[in-house]
Amino acid sequence: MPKVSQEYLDRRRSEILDAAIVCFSRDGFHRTTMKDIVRESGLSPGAIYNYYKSKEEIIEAIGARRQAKERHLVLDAIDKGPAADALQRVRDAFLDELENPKEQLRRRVSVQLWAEAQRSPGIRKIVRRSFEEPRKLLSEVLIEAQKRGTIANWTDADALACFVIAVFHGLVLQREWDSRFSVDHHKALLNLLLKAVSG
Amino acid sequence: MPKVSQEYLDRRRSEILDAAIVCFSRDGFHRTTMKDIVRESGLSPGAIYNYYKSKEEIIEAIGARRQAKERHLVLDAIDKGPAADALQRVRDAFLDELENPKEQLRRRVSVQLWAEAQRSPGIRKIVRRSFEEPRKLLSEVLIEAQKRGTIANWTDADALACFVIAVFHGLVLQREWDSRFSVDHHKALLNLLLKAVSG
Amino acid sequence: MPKVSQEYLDRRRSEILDAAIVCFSRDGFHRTTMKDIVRESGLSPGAIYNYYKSKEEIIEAIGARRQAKERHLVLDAIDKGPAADALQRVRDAFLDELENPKEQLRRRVSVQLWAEAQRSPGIRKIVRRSFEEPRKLLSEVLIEAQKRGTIANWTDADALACFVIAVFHGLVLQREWDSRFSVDHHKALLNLLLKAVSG
Amino acid sequence: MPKVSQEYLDRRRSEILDAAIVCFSRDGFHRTTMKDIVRESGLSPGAIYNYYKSKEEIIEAIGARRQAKERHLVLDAIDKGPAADALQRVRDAFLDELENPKEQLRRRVSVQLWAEAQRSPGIRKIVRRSFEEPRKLLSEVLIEAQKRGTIANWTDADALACFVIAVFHGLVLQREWDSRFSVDHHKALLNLLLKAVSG
DNA sequence: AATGAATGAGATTTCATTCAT
DNA sequence: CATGAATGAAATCTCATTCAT
Repeated sequence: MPKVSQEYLDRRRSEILDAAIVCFSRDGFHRTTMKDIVRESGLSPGAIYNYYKSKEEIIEAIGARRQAKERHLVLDAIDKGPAADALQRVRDAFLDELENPKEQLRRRVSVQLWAEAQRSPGIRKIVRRSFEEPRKLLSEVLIEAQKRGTIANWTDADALACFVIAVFHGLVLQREWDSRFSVDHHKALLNLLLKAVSG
Repeated sequence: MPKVSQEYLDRRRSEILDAAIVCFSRDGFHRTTMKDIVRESGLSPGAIYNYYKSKEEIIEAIGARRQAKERHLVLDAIDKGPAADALQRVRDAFLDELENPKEQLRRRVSVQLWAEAQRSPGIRKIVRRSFEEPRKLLSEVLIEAQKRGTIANWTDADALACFVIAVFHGLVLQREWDSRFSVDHHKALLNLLLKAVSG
Repeated sequence: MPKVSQEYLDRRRSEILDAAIVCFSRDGFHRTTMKDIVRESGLSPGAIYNYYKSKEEIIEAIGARRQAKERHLVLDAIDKGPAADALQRVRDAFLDELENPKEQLRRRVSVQLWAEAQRSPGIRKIVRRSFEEPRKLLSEVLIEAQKRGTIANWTDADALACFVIAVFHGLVLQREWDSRFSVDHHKALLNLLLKAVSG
Repeated sequence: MPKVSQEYLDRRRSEILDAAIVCFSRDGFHRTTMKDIVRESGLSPGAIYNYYKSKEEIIEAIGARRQAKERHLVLDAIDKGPAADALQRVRDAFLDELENPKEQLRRRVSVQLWAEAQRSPGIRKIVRRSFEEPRKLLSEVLIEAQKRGTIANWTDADALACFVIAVFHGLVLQREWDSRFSVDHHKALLNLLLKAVSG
């Protein structure tokens, strides 16, 4: 019964998720078999089940890791510079990340999470949080902007936050369908909108 | 049973898709078994396989029907009134349809189609068309508007069309996650944007 | 209720068997579906079931037709010339028929009948008769020859008949495996044997 | 269960084939269901599919094992005694083996393999080899006999080999149709023929 | 007699998960 | 902790046959 370090365990867990993401992004959740994940990870079935007690749990863990990451992406972007430009930084953080090849795999899995959320309460909860957290953080940024007078008081901060996220999610899909799709136009149009709502 | 009319056959095909949509929107493609569709449709397995030769083909047929429907939604909206308001009518046609309960089932299935498109070339083709056709039609509407001077010439009509669709798709997701989600805010913000790009 | 002639009915029955033979020789009994026979015959499923009440019955009918044909082949060959050469004529009738392309289809089906005979009592009965009848006829020819002194009395006529048939069946198989396989060598060796048993 | 020996795996594979042969010889390939093989083998469906990836592969494996066995039967018979009697020993090896009850099961399956060879290229290849190998080995034996002067030079060694095999295959069928069928008559007639071709 | 849509039992195969070693 | 052979429920699809028209 070789007791190993927590770090070791965490690394293993993470490796399994990485392998799973490669498989899921290639074949989807349901076409991916545990055998595929076994092959991709180089572990044995038994080993994987020592870390996650079901395939569903792996999917949920991927969702949870993703949600944590997005939270940090927003928080980091907000904290990294002057409050006046926070919104731009968040926007850029997300859009720039879309160019990252590894992120593209993960985004593919995100689209699948949207579909799975419809039938799995566990996944739904996580997907919702992935939306609600950035929504709230963006909302706060916008309210700050209103306080500073950068954005008109008559705008609904929450609605605007949702709108920005909607554009982002729509963009994720369009890049799935056409990988050459440019992010710049959406960026420009978002700018236009922000100018339109600026005091 | 002897030879029946083409109309009869078409109706059967359509009934099968309706039954499948009910199942798919409830449990997802992969959790839905052919047995579920059999039960929901009231037909026998063999009967269903006389009309569609695999579950995959049913999914594709749903996607194709949907894509045809969206095309008509856009075309009808454009043709229904003065060219000057065509864009508003298209926007309203889509957003209003979102309130339709049956449409909500179909929208759930659409989200699944986005996920399936990643692994199935057949579905990918259909999903892409569902994006490309409205994109093109909207683009033409916008170019007309530019000719009339309603929209500034410096805007990129295609990019704007994509942007509007992105907002719509994002909105579809947000309504999945919170069914009380109001469409009005996005409508207002879209209006703002259109004003910002008007000449 | 259009009463038609017996001749019409017989022709239909025969057409169905012909279509079935084409299918069976191509795909085997079990890989051939009734749908295949329907397509090949140009009839409808219902029509076919008016003439044969099961797929099994079609197989049996093919076996029965075949057995009748082989009986006639032997009888005709025996009657066609002087008794002294009857054996040669039977031998040639069978071997020459092997060159007939249509016969080749039917021979393929015969091999399948041998396999089916193992599990179906009905088919077994027919396949046995296909062996027993020529065996008996050949035996009689040989006994005649013994009476005439052409063949030694110490030979076992029945055993020799069986031997000749065994060679023929083995040859059928070898032609299946190599279509260029020549019949002549076996013919020559059979001749040698007959000479060896001649008084 | 952890890693087991190769020997263990080979034994399992062999057990599955044994169970399959029992089923196939009783009901034929197509009337035998995987469930039957499961029951007969005492394994689970999944276990069987760990060893063979389809029913067809099981059939092919049976054919391959059989072909290997026949090859050894011939080789062993040839090597077991003086070259002068090699042909007799091969003949006896095959004919004696026909009395073995287990062999009778396998022979039934062989007849089915002949039928399956018609539609399955994989099986056809194996069946052909089952004919070609003994043919070649017998041929070589006969050529040796010609060199020694035991068999006349004017005979075609290959044709004679094929002839002997044809007799054997025909005999296999006749024993299927009448289990009391005696092998001795064919043996005697073969002897006669060999004498006839002896120098 | 003919049609062909419908039936539904049943076949093959898959795959998430377990547990003896 | 790791292994990987085994499990077996369940999924998709087939196809001989029927019968209302």
